[in-house]
Amino acid sequence: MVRGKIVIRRIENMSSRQVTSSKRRRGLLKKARELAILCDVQVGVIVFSSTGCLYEYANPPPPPTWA
Amino acid sequence: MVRGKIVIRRIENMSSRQVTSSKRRRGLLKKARELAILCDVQVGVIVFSSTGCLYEYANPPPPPTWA
DNA sequence: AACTATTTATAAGA
DNA sequence: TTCTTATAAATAGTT
Repeated sequence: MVRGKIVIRRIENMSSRQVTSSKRRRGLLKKARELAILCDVQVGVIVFSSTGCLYEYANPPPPPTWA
Repeated sequence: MVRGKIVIRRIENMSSRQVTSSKRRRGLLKKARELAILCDVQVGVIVFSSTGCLYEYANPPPPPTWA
Protein backbone atom coordinates (compact mmCIF):
# COMPACT_ATOMS: atom_id res chain seq x y z
CA MET A 1 0.00 0.00 0.00
CA VAL A 2 2.81 2.41 0.52
CA ARG A 3 6.43 2.26 -0.50
CA GLY A 4 5.45 -0.22 -3.15
CA LYS A 5 1.93 -1.59 -3.01
CA ILE A 6 1.48 -4.98 -1.45
CA VAL A 7 -0.53 -8.03 -2.39
CA ILE A 8 -3.01 -9.37 0.13
CA ARG A 9 -1.26 -12.63 0.87
CA ARG A 10 0.14 -14.08 4.07
CA ILE A 11 3.37 -12.32 5.02
CA GLU A 12 5.98 -15.03 5.27
CA ASN A 13 8.59 -13.19 7.32
CA MET A 14 7.48 -13.62 10.92
CA SER A 15 8.81 -10.40 12.37
CA SER A 16 7.37 -8.21 9.64
CA ARG A 17 4.11 -10.15 9.95
CA GLN A 18 3.97 -9.23 13.62
CA VAL A 19 4.76 -5.60 12.93
CA THR A 20 2.07 -5.41 10.27
CA SER A 21 -0.34 -7.22 12.53
CA SER A 22 -0.06 -4.75 15.37
CA LYS A 23 -0.25 -1.75 13.04
CA ARG A 24 -3.29 -3.03 11.17
CA ARG A 25 -5.01 -4.26 14.30
CA ARG A 26 -4.88 -0.74 15.67
CA GLY A 27 -6.24 0.58 12.42
CA LEU A 28 -9.08 -1.92 12.37
CA LEU A 29 -10.16 -1.17 15.93
CA LYS A 30 -10.05 2.55 15.20
CA LYS A 31 -12.24 2.11 12.12
CA ALA A 32 -14.68 0.04 14.14
CA ARG A 33 -14.93 2.75 16.78
CA GLU A 34 -15.47 5.42 14.15
CA LEU A 35 -18.20 3.44 12.40
CA ALA A 36 -20.02 2.87 15.65
CA ILE A 37 -19.90 6.53 16.65
CA LEU A 38 -20.51 8.16 13.28
CA CYS A 39 -23.31 5.88 12.19
CA ASP A 40 -24.81 4.88 15.52
CA VAL A 41 -24.62 1.17 14.81
CA GLN A 42 -23.55 -1.72 17.00
CA VAL A 43 -20.13 -3.07 16.10
CA GLY A 44 -18.03 -5.85 17.53
CA VAL A 45 -14.50 -6.79 16.55
CA ILE A 46 -12.31 -9.51 17.96
CA VAL A 47 -8.78 -10.39 17.00
CA PHE A 48 -6.86 -13.36 18.32
CA SER A 49 -3.19 -12.73 17.78
CA SER A 50 -0.83 -15.57 17.06
CA THR A 51 0.75 -14.96 20.47
CA GLY A 52 -2.54 -15.85 22.10
CA CYS A 53 -3.60 -12.35 23.00
CA LEU A 54 -7.15 -11.12 22.49
CA TYR A 55 -7.90 -7.66 21.20
CA GLU A 56 -11.43 -6.43 20.91
CA TYR A 57 -13.76 -3.54 20.39
CA ALA A 58 -17.45 -3.43 21.12
CA ASN A 59 -19.77 -0.53 21.69
CA PRO A 60 -22.59 -0.88 24.18
CA PRO A 61 -26.07 -1.37 22.76
CA PRO A 62 -28.65 1.38 23.34
CA PRO A 63 -30.64 1.12 26.55
CA PRO A 64 -33.95 -0.77 26.28
CA THR A 65 -36.86 1.48 25.51
CA TRP A 66 -38.89 0.14 28.43
CA ALA A 67 -36.29 1.35 30.93
CA MET B 1 -11.43 13.13 6.08
CA VAL B 2 -11.92 14.27 2.56
CA ARG B 3 -13.46 17.44 1.19
CA GLY B 4 -13.16 18.95 4.62
CA LYS B 5 -12.18 16.61 7.41
CA ILE B 6 -14.89 15.37 9.72
CA VAL B 7 -15.19 15.02 13.46
CA ILE B 8 -15.94 11.59 14.86
CA ARG B 9 -19.41 12.31 16.19
CA ARG B 10 -22.80 10.82 15.38
CA ILE B 11 -23.98 12.03 11.96
CA GLU B 12 -27.32 13.69 12.57
CA ASN B 13 -28.69 13.61 9.02
CA MET B 14 -30.21 10.17 8.60
CA SER B 15 -29.64 9.67 4.89
CA SER B 16 -26.02 10.72 4.99
CA ARG B 17 -25.58 8.57 8.08
CA GLN B 18 -26.81 5.57 6.11
CA VAL B 19 -24.58 6.35 3.16
CA THR B 20 -21.55 6.71 5.40
CA SER B 21 -22.53 3.56 7.23
CA SER B 22 -22.56 1.40 4.14
CA LYS B 23 -19.34 2.89 2.81
CA ARG B 24 -17.48 2.46 6.08
CA ARG B 25 -18.93 -0.95 6.76
CA ARG B 26 -17.50 -2.19 3.49
CA GLY B 27 -14.17 -0.62 4.39
CA LEU B 28 -14.14 -2.22 7.83
CA LEU B 29 -14.91 -5.69 6.52
CA LYS B 30 -12.23 -5.32 3.87
CA LYS B 31 -9.66 -4.30 6.48
CA ALA B 32 -10.66 -7.27 8.62
CA ARG B 33 -10.17 -9.64 5.69
CA GLU B 34 -6.79 -8.13 4.87
CA LEU B 35 -5.58 -8.40 8.47
CA ALA B 36 -6.63 -12.02 8.66
CA ILE B 37 -4.90 -12.96 5.42
CA LEU B 38 -1.75 -10.87 5.71
CA CYS B 39 -1.04 -11.65 9.33
CA ASP B 40 -2.57 -15.09 9.68
CA VAL B 41 -4.66 -14.19 12.70
CA GLN B 42 -8.26 -14.99 13.56
CA VAL B 43 -10.57 -12.03 13.15
CA GLY B 44 -14.27 -11.60 13.65
CA VAL B 45 -16.35 -8.53 12.89
CA ILE B 46 -20.07 -8.05 13.32
CA VAL B 47 -22.13 -4.99 12.48
CA PHE B 48 -25.80 -4.59 13.28
CA SER B 49 -27.19 -1.92 11.05
CA SER B 50 -29.96 0.34 12.26
CA THR B 51 -32.24 -1.32 9.70
CA GLY B 52 -31.79 -4.59 11.53
CA CYS B 53 -29.44 -6.20 9.06
CA LEU B 54 -26.39 -8.13 10.16
CA TYR B 55 -23.08 -7.86 8.38
CA GLU B 56 -20.14 -9.96 9.40
CA TYR B 57 -16.72 -11.26 8.60
CA ALA B 58 -14.96 -14.17 10.19
CA ASN B 59 -12.09 -16.29 8.99
CA PRO B 60 -12.01 -19.96 9.85
CA PRO B 61 -9.60 -21.03 12.56
CA PRO B 62 -6.71 -23.32 11.57
CA PRO B 63 -7.45 -27.03 11.65
CA PRO B 64 -6.62 -28.79 14.93
CA THR B 65 -3.12 -30.23 14.97
CA TRP B 66 -4.37 -33.68 16.00
CA ALA B 67 -6.44 -34.00 12.81
C1' DA C 1 -24.22 4.93 -7.94
C1' DA C 2 -19.93 7.47 -9.76
C1' DC C 3 -16.42 10.85 -9.24
C1' DT C 4 -12.45 13.19 -7.16
C1' DA C 5 -10.15 16.15 -3.99
C1' DT C 6 -8.26 15.21 0.30
C1' DT C 7 -7.59 12.91 4.38
C1' DT C 8 -6.16 8.78 6.48
C1' DA C 9 -3.78 4.47 6.77
C1' DT C 10 0.27 2.35 6.35
C1' DA C 11 4.96 -0.15 4.24
C1' DA C 12 9.37 0.53 4.64
C1' DG C 13 13.04 2.48 6.90
C1' DA C 14 15.39 4.77 10.94
C1' DT D 1 8.37 -0.66 19.50
C1' DT D 2 7.86 4.11 18.30
C1' DC D 3 8.71 7.82 14.79
C1' DT D 4 9.15 9.38 10.02
C1' DT D 5 7.91 9.70 5.34
C1' DA D 6 6.49 8.50 0.81
C1' DT D 7 2.69 6.62 -1.22
C1' DA D 8 -1.48 3.64 -1.54
C1' DA D 9 -6.15 3.35 -0.01
C1' DA D 10 -10.37 5.10 1.98
C1' DT D 11 -13.79 8.24 1.84
C1' DA D 12 -16.78 13.14 2.38
C1' DG D 13 -18.94 15.93 -0.36
C1' DT D 14 -20.75 16.51 -4.80
C1' DT D 15 -23.04 15.33 -9.08
